[in-house]
Amino acid sequence: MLTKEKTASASPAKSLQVVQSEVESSNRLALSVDCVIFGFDENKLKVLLIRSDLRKYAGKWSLLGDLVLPHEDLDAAAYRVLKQRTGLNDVYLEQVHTFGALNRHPAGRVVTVAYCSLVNVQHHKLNILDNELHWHDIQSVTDLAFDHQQIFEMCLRQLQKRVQEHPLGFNLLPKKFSLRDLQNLYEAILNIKMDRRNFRKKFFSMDFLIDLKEMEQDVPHRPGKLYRFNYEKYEKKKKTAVGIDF
Amino acid sequence: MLTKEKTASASPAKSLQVVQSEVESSNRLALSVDCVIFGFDENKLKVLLIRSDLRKYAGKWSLLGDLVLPHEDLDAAAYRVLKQRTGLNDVYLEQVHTFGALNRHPAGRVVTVAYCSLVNVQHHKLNILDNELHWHDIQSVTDLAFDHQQIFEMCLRQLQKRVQEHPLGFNLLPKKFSLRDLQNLYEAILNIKMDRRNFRKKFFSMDFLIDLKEMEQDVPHRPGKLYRFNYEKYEKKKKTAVGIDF
DNA sequence: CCCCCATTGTGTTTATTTTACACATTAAAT
DNA sequence: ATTTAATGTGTAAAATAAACACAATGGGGG
Repeated sequence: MLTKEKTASASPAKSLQVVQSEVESSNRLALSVDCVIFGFDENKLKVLLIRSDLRKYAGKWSLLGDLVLPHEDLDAAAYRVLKQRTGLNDVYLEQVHTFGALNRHPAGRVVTVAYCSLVNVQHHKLNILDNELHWHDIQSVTDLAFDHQQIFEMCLRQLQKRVQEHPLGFNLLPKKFSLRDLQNLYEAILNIKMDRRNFRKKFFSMDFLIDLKEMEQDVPHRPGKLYRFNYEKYEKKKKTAVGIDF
Repeated sequence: MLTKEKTASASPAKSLQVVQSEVESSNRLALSVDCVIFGFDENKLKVLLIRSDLRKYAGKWSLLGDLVLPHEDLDAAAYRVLKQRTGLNDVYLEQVHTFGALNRHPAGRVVTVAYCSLVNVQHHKLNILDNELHWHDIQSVTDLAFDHQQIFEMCLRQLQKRVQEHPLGFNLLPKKFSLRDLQNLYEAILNIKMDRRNFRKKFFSMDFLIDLKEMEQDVPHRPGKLYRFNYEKYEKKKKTAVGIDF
């Protein structure tokens, strides 16, 4: 068993057969992780998808996932999938929800733990060698394989909520960014328009942006200042607010 | 396997042996649910715990859980545990997080899905027949068996957050309650004191409370009005607020 | 070199929400 | 009738959020 599952992780394209032998023959249970990997490029929120390797879902896109190895922590499995697919190490990763509907996988009982991940698209563009692995505009994501549409939507909603409570968004931006970049990011994630002046005021008043004394380059208009996020300062004074707000 | 797991669910006290045979012999994986069941009584927030049946954790308290059956949905398993232990059917139940540390269960690899549940203590007081099943003041909960302390704390934090965003608290109260009851509940969950007048104003302005035109009975002072929560009205105009707030 | 363009950078006013705070009212108990 | 321990109510001040307009900058084109 152990060997087979390791094989599965080494060559994900074969995972169906492994799952089948693992699960179907004996009412047994398999555990997987699926990562909803978000990126931000050309002012659009993107998600990384791979072509499904199951005949049942031929042509459909699916999330990046793999079986959890017998002696592997859940988070470690998610990090492994991420590393395999993007080459990235230090990425934001958060468990979101576990999906265990009986019929969610055609090969048998596979319970999957969904993770939401945020990566900087610039940092790993070169690692997407596989032709069947692509960034998709989130607006265009429909009809994914398995229950992945449901998983994707839950992770997106979670991201939308989280990004308003914690400064996660910076994980999607390059280290240096302009306030316009930041606003574009929020508008893309939340799918709304915001007032530029109030947005600015909001972020400056939080006092977590460090002015890098640099300017944007190669823009066909007045260049904006560049900033980086002050994680240290944020860590020191995290929110502890209480207030009822249905 | 199937038979053994069914046995486990019927007599939870034997679950260790089952898990052991299920997991230890063959690097196999077991999946369980654990419920953090909250109640509210005597103006204190309570959690329902059972004495651990494992020698390793002799004397310690643990959450209510069980293995997920082979053909059972995750939520269904959590509902089953709840029904078994409290006799209650229609209770608030929400998945919170999945815990899969390698060493979390002494018998082998047991991944557990944690659920948070809110019940009305009045409605099922009589079902706690088992002597080893008790409501504990949340302040006094320390050193639970397994990783249950960690699970409990995560569920409590989640409850504290959720209760400020959605009207979950009403699940912990009787159908008829006074505003003082409601405030006591919030103060117990959030572990803070609130201004009585502002609390009142807040809830009245939301306009989700229905005045029952009844008064408290048997209080040694001016009795307060009784209300019930208007779930229908709330459902119609749920929150869709956006706003950045680190 | 000058003008045009697109976008940045900035401040004020108004409305809304939150906080702080005090006194009259009620029913039960004595 | 008085005491007691709560309930019920309003207002002013402070903080936050929303709406809104114009000057400044650098690039591009003539």
